[in-house]
Amino acid sequence: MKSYNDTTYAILGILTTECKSGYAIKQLIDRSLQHFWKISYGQIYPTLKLISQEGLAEVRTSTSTGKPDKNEYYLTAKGLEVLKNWLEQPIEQFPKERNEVLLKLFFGHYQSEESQLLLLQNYKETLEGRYQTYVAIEHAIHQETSENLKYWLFTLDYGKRTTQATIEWCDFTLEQLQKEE
Amino acid sequence: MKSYNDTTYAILGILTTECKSGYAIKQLIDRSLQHFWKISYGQIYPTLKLISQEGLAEVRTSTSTGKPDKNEYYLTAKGLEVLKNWLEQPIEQFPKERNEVLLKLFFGHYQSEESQLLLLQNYKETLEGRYQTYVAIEHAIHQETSENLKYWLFTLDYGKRTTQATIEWCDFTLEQLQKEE
DNA sequence: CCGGTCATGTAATGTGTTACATGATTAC
DNA sequence: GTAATCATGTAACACATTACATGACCGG
Repeated sequence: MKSYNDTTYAILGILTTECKSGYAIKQLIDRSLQHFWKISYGQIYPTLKLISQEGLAEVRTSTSTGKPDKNEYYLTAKGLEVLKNWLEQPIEQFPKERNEVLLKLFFGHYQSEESQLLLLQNYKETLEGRYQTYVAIEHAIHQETSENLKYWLFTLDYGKRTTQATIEWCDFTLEQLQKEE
Repeated sequence: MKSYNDTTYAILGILTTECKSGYAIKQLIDRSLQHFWKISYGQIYPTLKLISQEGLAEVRTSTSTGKPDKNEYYLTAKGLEVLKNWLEQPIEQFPKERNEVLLKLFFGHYQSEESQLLLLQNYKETLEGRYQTYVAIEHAIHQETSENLKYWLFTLDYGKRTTQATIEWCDFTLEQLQKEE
C-alpha cells in the first residue's frame, strides 16, 4: 500500500470526525491536539488536494448564508482503509523532541542568572496555562458520548501528566538556581 | 545582531566544550543531548562551514597517527558573543512536540486492540530504556568537575522526570484498555 | 470603520533527513 | 575478510513555516 506522511494520516483521521474543511481541521488541531500535533494552512490545503487526487476523500462544496463557501472532504472507503492500515503499522522511530528551553539551559554557564531564572519562570507560566487548557477541554468533552471520547481523554491525561511533571521540574530547578545566590 | 537558526546556536554552544569537530559534535548530541535535541551530518557540516564563513569560529586541521585528519573549529570572540546574545533572548515559541504515538491513540477507535496495546507496550519499553540511559549518563558525568556539570544535571533531571511521568501514563492507559476486554 | 472570525489558497523560503561517496584503522 | 569506529562532505528530497493575496460578514 502506498504510504504518505504523518501530516496526511493526521488529516485523514480528522476527516472521520465532524471536521471536514481545511479551516475546521486547523481549528481542531489547534484546540484539541495542540499538545502533540501542530499544522499550518500551508500543509493542510495542499494535503487536502492530494487526498482527493488520490481518491481518499471526495470534495463537496457547501454553501450557507452569512458564511463563505467551504469545501468539505468526505473519506472514501479507500481513504478509511489507508487510515486503518497506518494505524496497524508499528512505529519505527519513537518521538524525539527538540526543546529550546533545555538547549539554552544546557549552556547555562554562558548565560546570565537573570536570563536563567526568566527562562524557567516563563516556561513554567506557559506550562501552567497549558495545564488549565487541558482541564478545560476535559470538562468540555466529558459531555460528549462519541466513540472517540475514551481515546481523547487518554491523550489529555498524557498532556496533564507530562505538563505537571515539567512544572515540578521547573520548581525544583528554580529552587536550585536560587539557593546558590 | 544577525540571527541564525537553533541548529547553529546548538553547534556554537558545543564548540565551547571539548568537542570541536563535526564528528565529535554528532557524538555529543547523540549521547548527551538526545532527549531534547537531535542533529544529522547533513546539518552539521554545512553549518560548520557557515560558522567559519561568518567568522564565528576558526578552523584548524589536526593530524594524528592512526586516525583520519579532522577539522577542529575554535570559537572566536565574535562567535562567543553571538552565542551569549542568543542565550539572553527570551523564547517566543515554547516547544510543541509532534508525537506519533499520541496521534495514533487519538484515532484508537479505528485501530485494533492488539495494535493499541502493542503501541503502548513498545512505547513503554523505549521509555524505560531511555530512563536507564539517563541514569547511566548521570553516573558517568558525576565524576566531572566542569562548570557545566550543574546545567547538564538539570537537563538530565528533566529527562528522568518527564520519562517517568510518561511511563506511568503508559501503565495507567494500558490498565484502562485491558479492563474493558 | 475596525478588528475578529470564517474561509481558501500559493509561493518563497527555511529546515531537516536520507542516500550516496570516500577511505583509513582496529579488533575479532 | 569483515564489521565497527573514525572522519568529512554533498545532493536530492521531504517537510514545514511564513508571508502574501483575497474577500465576506458581524459586532461594537
